[in-house]
Amino acid sequence: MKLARETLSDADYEALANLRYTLRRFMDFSTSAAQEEGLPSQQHQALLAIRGYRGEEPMTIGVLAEKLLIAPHSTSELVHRLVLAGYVTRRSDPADKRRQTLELTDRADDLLRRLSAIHLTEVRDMAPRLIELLSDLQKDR
Amino acid sequence: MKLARETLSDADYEALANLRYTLRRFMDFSTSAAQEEGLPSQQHQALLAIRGYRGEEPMTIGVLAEKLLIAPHSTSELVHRLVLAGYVTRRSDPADKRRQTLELTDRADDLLRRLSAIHLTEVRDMAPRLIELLSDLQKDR
DNA sequence: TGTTGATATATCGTGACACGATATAAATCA
DNA sequence: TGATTTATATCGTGTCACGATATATCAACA
Repeated sequence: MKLARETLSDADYEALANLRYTLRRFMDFSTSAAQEEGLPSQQHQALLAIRGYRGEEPMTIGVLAEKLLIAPHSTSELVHRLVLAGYVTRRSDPADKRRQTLELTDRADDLLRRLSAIHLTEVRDMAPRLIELLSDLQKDR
Repeated sequence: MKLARETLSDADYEALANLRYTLRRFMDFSTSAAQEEGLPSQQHQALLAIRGYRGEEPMTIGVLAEKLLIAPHSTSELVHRLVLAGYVTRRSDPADKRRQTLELTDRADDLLRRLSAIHLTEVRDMAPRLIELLSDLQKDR
């Protein structure tokens, strides 16, 4: 079993704080970009999770909950908001009527394409800095 | 000026979704760890930002706001909760009485040491996977 | 020096979102 | 078939950030 050191250096705290700061800047960029399109950040992440999903099973509330790491009943509420906003269609799965299969609307697809394009650019911009921070944290000082 | 491609491949969406999923898992780990200590995640991040700060200026509400990427008045509320919980002391800066200088209490320092130790372990565990995802996204396909 | 504008922080009302507790319907199993 | 599990939904609650606004202090300058 791997033991955590008892003492942490100032540099350790600084490195962790810098990592968080970098992650926050990305999240802040992302949230702002989505807000400019009138889309709350969680709804954006839900759309991306649906669009980027490559599983065997159909995309359902339960699968989405796993991807978003939130409870199924919270996902149900989130999907409800997405359906109201016209971004997702929800249909009872004939193979298992308890399940609701989810699909993006054309409008959501357009919106997500725009957002994903600028996100790709931003990620590529941020990646080198983030990789360096992570590499530094790998070292045991 | 750099143009975003008009079309995005399924693989692009998948890569972005996977990146988000990895980041969410880290945030979920972090939030859970803090919650187990009875500390809301934002308060944890505030403590880390204060502890990891290496600036010339003293740590104040305004500086903390910059680090957390939230508005100063939101930071004021957050610090208020931290003071109530006994994690931070707030003092009027003699050099500029508008400013409030912030310091961690011993209790916060202990708590943050425990949390940071397990975070270091978790970051080191997550880093290789994250670096790979980021490297993949660097490629223009 | 007194006035004016900028800066730093605080307060209050509002909205998004996740959760716990609970409910219902459908599937599965004994 | 009855009991249990699974999938989703609903309702009330708490956290947290924000916009609008307020107050105190500092800075610039006529």
